[in-house]
Amino acid sequence: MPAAPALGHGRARCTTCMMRNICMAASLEAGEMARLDSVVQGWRSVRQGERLYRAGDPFRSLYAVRAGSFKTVVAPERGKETISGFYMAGDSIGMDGVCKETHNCDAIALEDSVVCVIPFHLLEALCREIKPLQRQLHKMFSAEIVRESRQMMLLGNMSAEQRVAAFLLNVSARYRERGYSATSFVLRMTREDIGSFLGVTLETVSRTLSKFQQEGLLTVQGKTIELLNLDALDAR
Amino acid sequence: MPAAPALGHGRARCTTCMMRNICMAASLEAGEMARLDSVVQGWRSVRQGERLYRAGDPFRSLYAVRAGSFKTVVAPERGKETISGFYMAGDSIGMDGVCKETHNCDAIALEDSVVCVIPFHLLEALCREIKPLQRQLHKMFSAEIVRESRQMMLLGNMSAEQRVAAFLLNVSARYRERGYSATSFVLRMTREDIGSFLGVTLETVSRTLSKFQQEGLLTVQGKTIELLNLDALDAR
DNA sequence: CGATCTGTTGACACTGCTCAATAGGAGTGG
DNA sequence: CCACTCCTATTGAGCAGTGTCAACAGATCG
Repeated sequence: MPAAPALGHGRARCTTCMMRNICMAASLEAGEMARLDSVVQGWRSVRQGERLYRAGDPFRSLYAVRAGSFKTVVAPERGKETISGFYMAGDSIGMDGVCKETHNCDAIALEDSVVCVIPFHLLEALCREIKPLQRQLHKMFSAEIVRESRQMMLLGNMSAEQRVAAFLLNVSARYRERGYSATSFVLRMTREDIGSFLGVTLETVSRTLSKFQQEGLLTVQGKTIELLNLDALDAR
Repeated sequence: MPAAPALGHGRARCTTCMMRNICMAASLEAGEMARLDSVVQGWRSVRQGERLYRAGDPFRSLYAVRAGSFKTVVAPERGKETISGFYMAGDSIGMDGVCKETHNCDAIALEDSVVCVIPFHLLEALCREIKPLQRQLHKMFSAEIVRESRQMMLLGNMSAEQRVAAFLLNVSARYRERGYSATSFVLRMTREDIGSFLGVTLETVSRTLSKFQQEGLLTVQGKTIELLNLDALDAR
């Protein structure tokens, strides 16, 4: 059956969402949050490996990750595709689509995931009424710019070891923000994904992790990581 | 004399500005453009080598480059500083400052330049009233995100030759957009700046330009470039 | 017109890529 | 539940593209 995208029709309930403090709803008062709720079209489930959207698709909505995680993949006309970001619950994706009203990358679920669908024209309308929401949206745009310029620094200047260390610390910090362990977690992406994101080969990622393990900075077992010495990683 | 920043006090006159079609005013009607004019605080001159703002400065305004050009420099706690972008007349800078209300990089004039100063809280207020302006601001944010993700692709995947070729073609296209020659121009930045932006050393930039010249793709004389074969450059 | 900054070119070293072989894990169907 | 397959990860060896260091030339600016 060529099913329509699975959309939840229950109300989004930002007010009870675990992610409300790091999501679009951050800094809104209860009444405002309810109005944001009302423009959220619903939820959409995306199975592992499925695409939430593809490069070239018309842009209509932003998506807030409610559960699960995604990677975004940019594919140039010629040349290899590259992973431009990893996103977990509480992050928003799709902002790259605004400027040409067309998505600029593929968003692929790294595990079975759920997103809130936020039609952009409704969000814009609401931002014209609710100043804190407008400010929050602008901050989210800006934060994405800053995140990317950090990544550019990483890609332009840092050694393979530094890149892997920075990546692990970044993942660690994001788990911590979300209330999970900062030192013990399971990576949802492959070595190839990590390598693509960091601008190195998957072999280099693997070797570097092994080396860090030998040096006692962490333990690796496949996708399971335990960080043993955050400071030493940071000193790379 | 510890002069206050040089602010022009004449009205900004978007309506007569050469850059109105690629700037924030793009897609506005005359009446709307006049209202944008009214929130532009004025002009500020920045001499070559001077900073428009520094990382850590409180964020208050966006800046539209009216004449001249800038580079933005990100300096991490540890490690080398990196050039994250080059901006010419018609481009806007400062959007990285919104998310933490603090500028995230230094913006340095590559030549004597003039910018329009646009206080952000006034711009936001106007965006709540003028839908096309709101949309344009969102597009500018998004375009910056897309530009950076292209740069990440370049830094992550491409060889030194490809990076230099892509850089030249990008500069070329931007001159063309602005009505200047796409094949003959003067670079305003040093080899070191280019290298930093492209994630290679200045020597590699220099060598690559020499190689392209030997192959008949272009001629170089210091900062003066003439592109002889855009297609061949693109084929790198 | 000297001092300093910027650009060019060469020689060499080293990081990280390529290619290759092997092992471990996850999912599938009998 | 096991056997099979496919995907992912690990590790090794050799090489190539860039970085590093150095010398010099050419611009630019006071």
